[in-house]
Amino acid sequence: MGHGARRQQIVEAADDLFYRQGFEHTSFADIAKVVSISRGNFYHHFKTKDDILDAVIKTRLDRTQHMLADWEEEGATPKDRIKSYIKILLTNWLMIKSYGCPVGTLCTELAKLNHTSKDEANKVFTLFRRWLKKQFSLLGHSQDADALAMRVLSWSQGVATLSNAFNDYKYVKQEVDKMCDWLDAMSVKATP
Amino acid sequence: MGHGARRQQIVEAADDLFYRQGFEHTSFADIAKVVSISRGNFYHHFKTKDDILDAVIKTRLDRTQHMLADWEEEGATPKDRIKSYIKILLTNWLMIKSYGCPVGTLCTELAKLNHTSKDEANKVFTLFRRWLKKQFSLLGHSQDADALAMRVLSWSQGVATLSNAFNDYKYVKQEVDKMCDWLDAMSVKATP
DNA sequence: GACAATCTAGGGCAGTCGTCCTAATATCTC
DNA sequence: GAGATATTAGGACGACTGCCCTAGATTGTC
Repeated sequence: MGHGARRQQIVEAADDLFYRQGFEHTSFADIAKVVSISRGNFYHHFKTKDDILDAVIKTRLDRTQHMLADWEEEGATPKDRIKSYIKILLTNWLMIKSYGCPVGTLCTELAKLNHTSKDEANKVFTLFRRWLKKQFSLLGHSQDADALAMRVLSWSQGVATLSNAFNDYKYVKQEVDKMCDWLDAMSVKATP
Repeated sequence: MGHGARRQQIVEAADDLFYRQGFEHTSFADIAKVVSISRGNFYHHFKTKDDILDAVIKTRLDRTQHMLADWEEEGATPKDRIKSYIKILLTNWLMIKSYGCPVGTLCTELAKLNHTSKDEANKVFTLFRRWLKKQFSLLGHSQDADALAMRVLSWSQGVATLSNAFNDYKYVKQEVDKMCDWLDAMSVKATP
């Protein structure tokens, strides 16, 4: 096994399990089973469980940054880019309906645990927030760009939570359409 | 101690701790400390921890039903009543910013644990949903009353989640105002 | 005051948790 | 091939978990 490959393997398994089962409910034994190593072997790669969490958050931050950069490249207009974000609700529907939004649910859990890394986890939110703000600025809404970014974030968080509770795809689809319509109506105002 | 008073005392302590720390992170020892009884004494009141959870959910359902009935009585118009719901975000701001929405966070946690009682917990959402739907029907939006109820639910859930992450009262206040404005604008359309 | 029902404290149960140690194995470097 | 380094398995640790038992205290009823 190559340099740090096993470490990355552990982080990815932990990432998945933290999302699906929650951070606290996931034990070393759970991760070990997925990666097929012994429990006692963790200490060689990570000193504590919190270290694994930090590594997980770090990769999530990296992954998010890459995803946002990709959207920046792919989307022709800011509107298209914002829609890329909105549409995760549909692309990841199968996961979200069972486990909620990976960002929101981790932040909420760490907040309740009053965990040291909760601020670090919140940074994923901040990443989206800043990126959305930038897009809204480019759309001509520089004045209330941040408020609009928060609105989109909040909207998707709400839909994710209710989608998790009610397991209703049609509802999610409707909300995504509504968000896109709202976005379209807004950009018209900005470019008269 | 009167008939079932200790039991109710345990339920109330558990309710609070489940909210602030999460269900799984709360142990018998935690509850025992609050109620000032010994750990081993629980078995006399509840067979299992899940039984306590069920009792907690039950009282939450009851409390919610009473609250909705009160709003029904106090609010002169359906619009006022819906605003009663929206304004919990401000009344409970101090709790929400630290621990999120009690309904949403419990449902999310139980979903991740794939807990037997997760459907029961979701019923609290359903209670709000039906009540809001009724109010929107009375407002003259019987056709899309349920969709509007979901929208209000989702909106508040999103704001609660972000308020928990960013700890920003001004943002919550703004969103509450926007929701009220949105509500006012909507009811105008229904009563021309 | 006698008796039954209810409630209580304290501790033991087997299991799991995160952590840490040690000894053996694999891998790399020269 | 020798020696250093990296990785591994397995198990032990103390602490905690939910759960359960028992024996004593309290309360209520006649």
